[in-house]
Amino acid sequence: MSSIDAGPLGLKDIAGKVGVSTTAVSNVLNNKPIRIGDAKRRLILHTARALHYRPNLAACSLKSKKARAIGIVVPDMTTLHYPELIRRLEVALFSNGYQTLICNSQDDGACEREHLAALCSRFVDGLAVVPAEGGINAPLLRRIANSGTLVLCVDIYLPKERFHYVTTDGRAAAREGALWLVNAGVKKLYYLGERRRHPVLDDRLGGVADAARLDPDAILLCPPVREHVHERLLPVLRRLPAGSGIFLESNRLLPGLLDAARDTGVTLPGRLRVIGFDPPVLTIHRAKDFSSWRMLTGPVPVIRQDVATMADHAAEYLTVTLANPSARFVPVRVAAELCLP
Amino acid sequence: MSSIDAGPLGLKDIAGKVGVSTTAVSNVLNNKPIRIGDAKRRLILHTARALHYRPNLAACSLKSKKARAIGIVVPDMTTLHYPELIRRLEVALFSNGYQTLICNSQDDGACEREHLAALCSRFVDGLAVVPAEGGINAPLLRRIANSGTLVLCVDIYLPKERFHYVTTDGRAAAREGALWLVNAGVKKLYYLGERRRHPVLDDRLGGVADAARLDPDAILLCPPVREHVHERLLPVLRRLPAGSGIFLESNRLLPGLLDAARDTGVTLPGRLRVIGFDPPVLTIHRAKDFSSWRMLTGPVPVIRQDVATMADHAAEYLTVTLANPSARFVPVRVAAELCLP
DNA sequence: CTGAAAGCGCTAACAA
DNA sequence: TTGTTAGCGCTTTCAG
Repeated sequence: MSSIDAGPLGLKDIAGKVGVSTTAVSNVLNNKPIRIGDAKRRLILHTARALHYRPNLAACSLKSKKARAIGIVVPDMTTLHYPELIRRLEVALFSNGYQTLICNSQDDGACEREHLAALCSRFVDGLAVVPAEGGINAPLLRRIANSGTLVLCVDIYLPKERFHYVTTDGRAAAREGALWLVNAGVKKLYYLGERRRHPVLDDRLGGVADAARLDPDAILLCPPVREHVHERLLPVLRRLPAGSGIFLESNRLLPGLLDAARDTGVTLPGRLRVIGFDPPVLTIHRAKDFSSWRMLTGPVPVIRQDVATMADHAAEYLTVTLANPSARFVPVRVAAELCLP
Repeated sequence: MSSIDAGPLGLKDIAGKVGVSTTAVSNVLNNKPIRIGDAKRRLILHTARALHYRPNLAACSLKSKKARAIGIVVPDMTTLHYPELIRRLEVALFSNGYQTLICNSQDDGACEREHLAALCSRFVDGLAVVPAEGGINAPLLRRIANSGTLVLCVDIYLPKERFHYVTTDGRAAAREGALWLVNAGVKKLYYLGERRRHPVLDDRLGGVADAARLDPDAILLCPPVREHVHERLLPVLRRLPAGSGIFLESNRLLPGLLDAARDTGVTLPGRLRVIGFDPPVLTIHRAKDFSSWRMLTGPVPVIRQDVATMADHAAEYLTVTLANPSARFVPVRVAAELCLP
């Protein structure tokens, strides 16, 4: 019998039914500290519930310039650890009364700008952004922040900018990972990363360099595309010193590595120890893929970013700061987990 | 020098600058077919752009009861083919001027109700829903649809309900998959599925039964949890007839199957042919996992739902119907792709 | 052709 | 303690 929608009933419908003013109803429903007859208060609450009253959020936003909504902007919600991160954020925010507008910037500055503009049009209260192209829109984000919208950088941080951020302590994690390789007996260490750099990726590179000698010729950069990785690594794997190890900036580089391993007969982790960030994605239906995966002859440690904690921090920062703008937070670098066999 | 936000400027700011009424500006910006001096029109357009005018969507919604937003509700945006489906939907909708509110119902009716209510509060123009608990909230969805919000079922359909839907032709795909097993020489066919049934899953079961003999004792149902699957399958794999094959309702059942295979020494696809729906997720860092994966000795065909086409259909249905409510669409069952080696 | 004015549902300042 | 009222920014009649 419930009827959540039935001809969008409004504040004044309740007011009418109960016999009070809309103000009274508004005050009660928002439990403002305004004294009102306890009987009436109860009655209002009751009828509102019975009628399944739902405030018209458009009207609320118009009046208050707050939308009870948060925009999330990521390059691609299907990659890396983003799906899990976003899901946790959504759940946490919703339980705090915020709805979530999720946007894919495709890691493209112009696209990100459009999304940001649209979100501002909607008066989102806050933004959780993984800035595209390593922060190309920082000036815009700064303006948005100045205009009163809370801006939080997630996953990535922008040095020299004053945005609050929640990220992984990538340097420490990379150091730990590299150390693991060294302790496993690796003498010659390679680093495979993306060509396009930004601080978070440089942290990883830096962390590895902290822990082990990294010859300049052992730093291999290329676009994170399977074929490119494959090609890039072939010559390296062909003349692989004994006791080699490779650090993957992200495990989305793994398929290409395995392709090259297949073509050169290098088994992992037997002949080449390996460790990398983020959940690897393996498909099992293509014979070609399969023959690559077969080069994996044992478990491979993975550096798993702690998305749960990151999402918690992000949600807490947003909700608490929005409720109480004078709250102070310090940027967060969450420790990653080294998943060993 | 752009300033997308600077003290939310409004229609009247432009009107003031140009020296016309807000009406004129509004009409021009929405290119209403209202005749207006061509010089003024140009000037208005120009200043609006120069000032980076953005309409206040809250005000628009309030007036029009339309939000230029679509709600997407899925059980869990990280599982199965949902990440890709949602991403494509988001991209397609945004390019049509709609923003996207993504919600995780956690496959829980009460949670879904909350999300739906919140979305309605916001006057979303349409909903793309993967109904939780197999459609427990159908009555609510019906009411929402009656109240004028476009409701589309995605992935799942609800028989007896009149919602438009976009789904996979699961019956045909399952039939094809089962046929493939039969042609590969499978004599004894097993079906492994979830305990909780709904039409989409029953279609898959039906499709398999269409193509091959499926003894009642060969239909294995259990919760889609790795440990349960493991346990459920142990006795079966222990006494596995020669020429066996197993159809997985979803490849998220695969890890459990492989665990059981490891414990019983059954190799796949050597001793047990296998095929299943949806992208499998394999982790590689746990020794335990790894020993399970090692039971996979060759590529395994996968039934890949065509999320691109589904998303296209869904986005088209929503945008076209919203633009032109008299448009007529027929529910869609998209063919899945059998990914063979 | 163009502009003034009403009002969407809600909140907050002000009267009573 | 309560009710009346004036907008929030926009669209949309309806006069001019």
